[in-house]
Amino acid sequence: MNDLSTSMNEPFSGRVANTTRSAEIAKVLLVEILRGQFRVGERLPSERDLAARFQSGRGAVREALSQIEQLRLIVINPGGARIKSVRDSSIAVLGPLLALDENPNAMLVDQFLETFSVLTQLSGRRAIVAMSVDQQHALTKRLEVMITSFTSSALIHDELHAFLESLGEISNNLVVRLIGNDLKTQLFERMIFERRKNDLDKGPHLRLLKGMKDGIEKRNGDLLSKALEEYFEELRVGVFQLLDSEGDGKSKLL
Amino acid sequence: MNDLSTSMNEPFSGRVANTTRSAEIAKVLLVEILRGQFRVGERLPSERDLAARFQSGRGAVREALSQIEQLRLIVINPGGARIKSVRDSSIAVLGPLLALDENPNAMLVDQFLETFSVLTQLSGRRAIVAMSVDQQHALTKRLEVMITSFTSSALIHDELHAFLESLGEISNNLVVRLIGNDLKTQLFERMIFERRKNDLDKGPHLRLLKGMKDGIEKRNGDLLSKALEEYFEELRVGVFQLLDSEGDGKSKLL
DNA sequence: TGCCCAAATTGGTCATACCAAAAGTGGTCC
DNA sequence: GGACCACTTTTGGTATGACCAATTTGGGCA
Repeated sequence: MNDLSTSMNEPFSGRVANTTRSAEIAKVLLVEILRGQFRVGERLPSERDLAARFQSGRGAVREALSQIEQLRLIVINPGGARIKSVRDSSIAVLGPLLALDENPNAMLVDQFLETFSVLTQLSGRRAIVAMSVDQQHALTKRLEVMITSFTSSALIHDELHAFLESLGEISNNLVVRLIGNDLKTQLFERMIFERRKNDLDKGPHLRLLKGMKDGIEKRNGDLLSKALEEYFEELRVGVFQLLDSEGDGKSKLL
Repeated sequence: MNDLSTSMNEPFSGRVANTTRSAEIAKVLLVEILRGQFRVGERLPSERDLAARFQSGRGAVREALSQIEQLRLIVINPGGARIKSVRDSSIAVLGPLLALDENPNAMLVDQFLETFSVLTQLSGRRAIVAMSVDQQHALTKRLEVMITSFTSSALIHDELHAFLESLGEISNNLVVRLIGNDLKTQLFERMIFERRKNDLDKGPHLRLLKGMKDGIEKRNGDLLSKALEEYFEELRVGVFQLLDSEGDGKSKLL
């Protein structure tokens, strides 16, 4: 249970870290905290001890702890840094939480998709009422192109993503956008979408595209929302089954 | 445009800072960035310059910049720290964003409430399907008590908040919970709810309580969601009118 | 004019030192 | 024996100074 933080200390390669020492330390400590190696309320080792353990300066350790504190996983005050409950922390821990095991927790991914679905629906509804007629036509056209020139599932995925981005842009809800930023950075750092690309066949995609086209043409938020909801629903089922079968029954509830 | 960071340097009072130097610096820089005093892509002053400006050590400045970088408002590289777009940052900037002016931006608060509404509805729906019969009875009873012993609007607000917390607890969606944590900490730091307490009369509250009771008794997620949606809708209207009239027409779009 | 190299700048990191607040320790008093 | 209090140690908060590596900058050369 000592340093050996990462495999960074390759003796031969002159490879530069490309990441700061504090980020490395924060990552290691973060994983240890999320794995529950400290009880809530327990004191973290002192900065000096941590510096000794990681063979680094106290400044680097302080920066690392400061970052973890921003996640609301610990509170630092004179006397020591104490562990807080993951349940009270920031959404920014979602990424590290998903990356704890080689296979991301199926239930957590499911909850993520469910939440993402709801926020996307909100974006869509707002976009419906906010879009200009020009935008309406442009969006419709894009959907038509996607529907007709429907080739591979992977290709459509990128276009679909871009389309949803456009909806978010039009909807103009900064709060949703910021939350979306967090969720995406949490997931894109780890790679979970890759395996998703090929999971769904054309059916759900086509239904989604047509449903969105219908909703946008009629300026009907309910239609658009419903199409998104059903798409994400199918996506969730597929992803959950995949992950749940991979995961060896460990449903590490938090 | 110099130091005078806060009014902390009161000459007489022996008042301790109660906050770290890095947090102060981060706060000042954060406000300057959010106010748009730096263009996107522009370089921030060097750590040494900032240390000189704030009359502090470089370590404190580094911690502050590290915190701001976690918000994804800047990127720090050898050569300098560069400004990024607020639109790509973290939800954690919402609080500072709302606190920029003495009166929080009406549109932003409205977007917040809209988002919060959607997430709360999701929590409610999940809770409906997840709750045990015991929980169902307990929740119903709590609502009945709140409905009958309905006194002041302010009092009911706290109980209502606790009730929604319970729903979130039962719904057991960690992602939503974490997002909720962020949203709450963003808003509770600043005080916006205070003025809200007295804005709504009994009508909306009663409708919400009865609607939730109906939905929970019948295990009908749609009913519960609808009650929440309508409540937040009325809340949004009231808050928006209040803030929009206070704000002197400055709809600082981001 | 455009390319290239050297100098200055900048972040990354460490070591050391000092202070104030908290935590831990032990003794005293009831 | 237990509660309270003063003292010592530990711990975070901060500043200074120094060195390295990478970037940026600016000037000189082709």
